[in-house]
Amino acid sequence: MPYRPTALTRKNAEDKRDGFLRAARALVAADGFRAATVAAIAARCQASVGSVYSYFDSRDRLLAEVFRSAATHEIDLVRAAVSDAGQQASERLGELIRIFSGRALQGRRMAWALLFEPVSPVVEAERLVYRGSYTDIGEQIIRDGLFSGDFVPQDARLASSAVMGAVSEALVGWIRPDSPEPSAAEQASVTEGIRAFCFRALGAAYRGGNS
Amino acid sequence: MPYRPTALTRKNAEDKRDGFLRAARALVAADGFRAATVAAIAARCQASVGSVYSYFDSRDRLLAEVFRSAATHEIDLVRAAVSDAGQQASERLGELIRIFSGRALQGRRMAWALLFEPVSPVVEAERLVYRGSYTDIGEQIIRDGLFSGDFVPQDARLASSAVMGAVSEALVGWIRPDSPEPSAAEQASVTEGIRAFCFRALGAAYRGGNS
DNA sequence: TGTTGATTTGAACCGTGATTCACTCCTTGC
DNA sequence: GCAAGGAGTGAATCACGGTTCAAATCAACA
Repeated sequence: MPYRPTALTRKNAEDKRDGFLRAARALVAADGFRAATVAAIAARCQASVGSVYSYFDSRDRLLAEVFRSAATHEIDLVRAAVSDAGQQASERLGELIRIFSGRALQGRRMAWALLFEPVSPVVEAERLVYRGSYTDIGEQIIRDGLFSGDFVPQDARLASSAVMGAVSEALVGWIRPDSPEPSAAEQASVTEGIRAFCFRALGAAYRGGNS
Repeated sequence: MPYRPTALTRKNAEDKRDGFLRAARALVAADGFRAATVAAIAARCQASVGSVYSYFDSRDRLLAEVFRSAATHEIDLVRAAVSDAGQQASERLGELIRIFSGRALQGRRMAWALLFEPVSPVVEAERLVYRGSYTDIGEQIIRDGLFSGDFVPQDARLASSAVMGAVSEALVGWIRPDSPEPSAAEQASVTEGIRAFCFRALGAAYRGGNS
């Protein structure tokens, strides 16, 4: 019985798998999912096309995994920014909008890939849960705000959807691949503008710069 | 010189061309752009695949034309509903939201195709101007409302984008191809909910059922 | 070093649907 | 009737990337 399989070849294999994921992610961040062809991913790891298939069932699954990990990271950041239960609901929703918008305007390519780029149904399924997560977070905050009287009575789910839609649509013009990079002033202005819009919509007192 | 080209063969040709457009439109309305393959379009006219190409440069251009005509029709309806300059701005924006939302919830398949279905870049370009038209109409109404004091001071362009985003996102769950058909009550509820949301966002007085 | 099986390689293959084009069928004007 | 082109036909071709797989290579053990 030569070649005992289990060794630190395990570790090697995982590293390799991870390398493909990293490579794909870099390609997506640079030029979207479209650019992450199997050939390009392999090339970036100095590996062959075929070897990708010893670690992943299909390109779709690979990309879905890339999507999930990138999306999870974004969601975690937002969740962290929003988690301080001591804060007013309006404050927390303001943070949600700021972080979401700021991250998108910073990593524009990736934001576009996660939010808008046409993708295969398998990846689209991931996007659905990703968008759903944001809406869930918003919904919970709005529910809290409704309870505390920070917000005017309304359907929390609908309001959260509308907020996410308003934010996305306000941003899409700035993160579309062929759009010019917005200046810092423009970034601040769109973020604050959309925040004010949403605060009014929820019936929250809008107290200028923060809170 | 036999066969003088110009005759009422012109008329025939235009009818045929129109037939292809009609067929494509029907296919799109039933199952989206994806379903409007050249073969399907030709079959629906009892014509051959090749004949499509004597009337159109490419499938993309044909579909772009279908998109444009369907979109123009939608835009015209909204424009008409919104054109009464005597009305309050809030009233007019309410009509915009009602017509847009009502049309989408009625012709769900077509609305999904026009708003959300992944399409080729050539068709996507049409979608860009389509969405832009709605935002333009909204912007003008908001500008009027700003001038008359109906709305709270704000960036009209940003507000209009946000309104369109809020409406779209509130609707997408209901018009996605695999979603169940909403009841009349649900339709009314989502439409009114989103209208109330937008009215508050703009700082308009919300006077319940209408106006 | 030889043996065994895990791993890698990349050219060939495949599925899909748009596009082409050599051929046939018509219509018109003489 | 018949010549000259326009129009219609649909099987063959093309484009494109994902996927496969037989052969080559490599790592571990005796």
